[in-house]
Amino acid sequence: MATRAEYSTRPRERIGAILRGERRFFTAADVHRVLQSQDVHVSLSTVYRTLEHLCEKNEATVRIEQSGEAAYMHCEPVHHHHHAICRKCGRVEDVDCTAIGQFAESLRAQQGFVLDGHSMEFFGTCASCG
Amino acid sequence: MATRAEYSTRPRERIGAILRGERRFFTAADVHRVLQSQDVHVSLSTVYRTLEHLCEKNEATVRIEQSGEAAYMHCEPVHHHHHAICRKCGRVEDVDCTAIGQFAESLRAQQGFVLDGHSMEFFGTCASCG
DNA sequence: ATCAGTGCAAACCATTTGCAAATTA
DNA sequence: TAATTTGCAAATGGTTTGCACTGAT
Repeated sequence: MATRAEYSTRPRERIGAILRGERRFFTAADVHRVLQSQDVHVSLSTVYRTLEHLCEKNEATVRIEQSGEAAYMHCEPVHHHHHAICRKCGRVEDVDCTAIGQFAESLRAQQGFVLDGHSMEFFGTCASCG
Repeated sequence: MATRAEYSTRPRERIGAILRGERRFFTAADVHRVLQSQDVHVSLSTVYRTLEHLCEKNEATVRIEQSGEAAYMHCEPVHHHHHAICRKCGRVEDVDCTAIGQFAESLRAQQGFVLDGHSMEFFGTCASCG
């Protein structure tokens, strides 16, 4: 099976650097705005394609905001975890959920519901904003 | 403060009945499709406006799907809880989370993050689909 | 020389809105 | 009749796509 070649380009380097720069979620428009402020001209389409590309390479995660907009964050391929998002600065901290196993058990015992997936997000104020 | 009057109309009755009929999430298009299958002509705009209206009256909740589409479910104004969504039939069961208090405590102790909100969703197979 | 990546403009799609006509109270 | 609700069509806004061109290997 042919694995397609990967070109290293300016837009990709720039966008990757932006995501790696801050541990928070960026919408495509956010990224585009940052690029413009750096006088780097990259089309919005390319921003979308690059963000999607990063997700496929497991270098970013998506989150759908309440508005329906997609927001991307740089993300190392670590173990299963969740995010605590600071309402003030937007910074994201990882939270693990080792307790889910027990929870799944009681859910099945009590409601007969067999858990096979979950998504959780936490909001509040991070240590440096508190 | 003037509370505006509320008219009871055919579209509203029909849409309310559809939501109350099944404990699952419906997109506006879903509702519109059901209406059509019942030979009830209601415009998509009215469907959107009515769903929004139900949310304002706290008779429905919204959920943003992965695609970014909004989906609505009939929902009684109960205490804070979460949803367990069956991947097979889409039926939704309520799950409460009394353990969040302790969790918040440990999150603050360990990471200095002060929790003031969270969202969780669970996926799996419900008892009748199992 | 190839093939991947980009820009641009147009296409898409869910959702919203303006406004005149229809309905409810 | 006065106020609300609806339908329709047009506008929005985020995201995707077709295609010719640019750039990387």
